[in-house]
Amino acid sequence: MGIDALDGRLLELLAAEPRIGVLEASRRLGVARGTVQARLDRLQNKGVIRGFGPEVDPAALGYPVSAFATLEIKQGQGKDVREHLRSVPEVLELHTTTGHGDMLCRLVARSNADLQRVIDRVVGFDGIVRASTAIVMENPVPLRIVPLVRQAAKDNS
Amino acid sequence: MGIDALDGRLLELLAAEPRIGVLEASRRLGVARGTVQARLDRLQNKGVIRGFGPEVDPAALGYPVSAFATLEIKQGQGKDVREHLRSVPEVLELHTTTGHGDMLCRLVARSNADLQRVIDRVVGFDGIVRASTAIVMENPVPLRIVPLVRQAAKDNS
DNA sequence: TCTTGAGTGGTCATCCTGTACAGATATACC
DNA sequence: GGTATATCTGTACAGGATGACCACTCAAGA
Repeated sequence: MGIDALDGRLLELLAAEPRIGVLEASRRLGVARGTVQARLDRLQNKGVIRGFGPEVDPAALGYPVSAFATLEIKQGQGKDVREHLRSVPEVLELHTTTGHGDMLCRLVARSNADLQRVIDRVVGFDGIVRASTAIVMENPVPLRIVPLVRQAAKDNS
Repeated sequence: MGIDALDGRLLELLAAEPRIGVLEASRRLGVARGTVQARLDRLQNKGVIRGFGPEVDPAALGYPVSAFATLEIKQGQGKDVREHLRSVPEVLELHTTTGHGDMLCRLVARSNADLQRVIDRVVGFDGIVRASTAIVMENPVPLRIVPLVRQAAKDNS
């Protein structure tokens, strides 16, 4: 069900050097090319690998300010609020969480001043009772997956 | 400084179908192959595209439970806490935010019971004063970048 | 006007991809 | 032990993509 050691090494390798092809990967891992190909297909079919989309840096797009907003939603308004937030480009992701109709969303903005505009747009919607925003100052651990992959591979060995 | 309409369309195309090559992309966009190649190089050099690493789904690795933890840090312990959290595989990302020595981190776990173990490990560290955890129930807007790319391309046109 | 940067369309040799197949190996089950 | 299933290996092939060039055109700015 999970992944084995070879899957783990393959994922690590792809994370470190995404541009290498199947052939080069097979050389690095010391297995046949067909094996790498089969593993990759399987990992994608099982959903472990969602895809290889480009990782875009919002800062480089002109949105260097990042923030998290906790939203309190009026009962029964969840669906409308979701639609509303989906329509805001600066909302990069949205989660519903435990708590009294709470949601957590990640925002970006062009500047601190611009963040105010974004927040106004986000909370300027009827179903949102309250919002509290935390501006991101540092990102000591950027989104990562390799340590978890290592752990998962170890557990399944 | 930013990106133009062609960059935007290229990013959209890559996000939608990451596996297509430079040649196919040039066909879809109706430009010469060399143009796509040059744009891609430029986007990567400018840092707009960080890379093409595999997007791994923690749930498919056996970690279906996701949560956000807000941590309050003892003054002056920031560095140690960062190191501590970096050593926990289940910590997928970590941000320092505005607030009284606050941090926000994203966790995953194998189950709700396992989440307790992860939280214990996360907060079982001297520099952490308090922690409040919100378990993710739904993810109405998964991490996305296309709407922001569209916005950025429109602003620079 | 001159210069510069960018896009175009073309060519080249090299390399990689997807696919297929037969044989070897391993594992679990009866 | 015998057997079925799955996986890995090595190999082969045709088609296509890649990176690197080049000369030419075009538009914008100095």
